[in-house]
Amino acid sequence: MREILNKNGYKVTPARIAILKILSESTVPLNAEAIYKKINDKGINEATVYRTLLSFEESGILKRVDLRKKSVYFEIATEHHHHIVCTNCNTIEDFKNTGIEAALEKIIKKSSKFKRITEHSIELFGVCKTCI
Amino acid sequence: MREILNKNGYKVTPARIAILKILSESTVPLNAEAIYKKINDKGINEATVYRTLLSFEESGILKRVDLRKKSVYFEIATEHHHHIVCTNCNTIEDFKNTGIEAALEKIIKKSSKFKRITEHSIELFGVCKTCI
DNA sequence: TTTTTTGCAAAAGGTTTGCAACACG
DNA sequence: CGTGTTGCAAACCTTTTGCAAAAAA
Repeated sequence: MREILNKNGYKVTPARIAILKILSESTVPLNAEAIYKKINDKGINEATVYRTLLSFEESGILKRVDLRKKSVYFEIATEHHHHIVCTNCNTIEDFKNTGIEAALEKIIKKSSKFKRITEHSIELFGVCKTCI
Repeated sequence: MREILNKNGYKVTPARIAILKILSESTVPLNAEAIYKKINDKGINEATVYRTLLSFEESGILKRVDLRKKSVYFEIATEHHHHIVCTNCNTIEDFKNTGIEAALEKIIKKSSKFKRITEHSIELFGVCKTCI
């Protein structure tokens, strides 16, 4: 925790520790509101949560996840992966790319305007087995 | 235009015609603000634009596109495709899936929680040749 | 005429910001 | 002690909503 902060030039503060802790203990991406609710007993302000998330994203500590929700979700930037989201209960399952990178190669070769893809967001949606 | 509206049980109104027209003439997805600006000389209200877009999406006339922007973008729901977005100038190039569907098949087979994927959103980001 | 649709204005929801007080190093 | 960080409250931006007036079928 402290290491991560130091390495990225951050001062170690209770808010930052708390936010990192929550996100690293979570198995699913979280939005600012969820994080805030879990730590506001520590007297940490909502604005601080938003500021910290944004800043951590810029540092590459966090990754933004598009879940077709109104608010923005974040997760610790670990190994590159994507998500399958249940449109009914919001359960999320991670998956690692299996051949998608190869498909992207083909796409970029066909592209007239782009030579290189720097990022991609692949989110799958379905109804999970429990909700069927 | 009128046909599309009738087929979906809509009354034909100037607002709906205008919104459909703009979106079908556009080569890129548009957000409510952009659409509104192009037709507010016709005295059409912003709230109407939002309401119409939402309703057209539910009818399947429009498709929502996730472009990592603050606002929501829409395009006419034609053939299934995805986008490559320039992170610098916002140029958008469409692409059709080339092997991605096959990759998705593999993923679903490995999934423990899901049996079927109903939707997927694949957006690629890069810097276009003009912006390099 | 009946039902839908729209304009208006207000409210909502999520996020950002200015500034002074505070705390880390 | 000095600079980076936070709390607070207000502002912001996009989107939604209630309601009465207007328009389509």
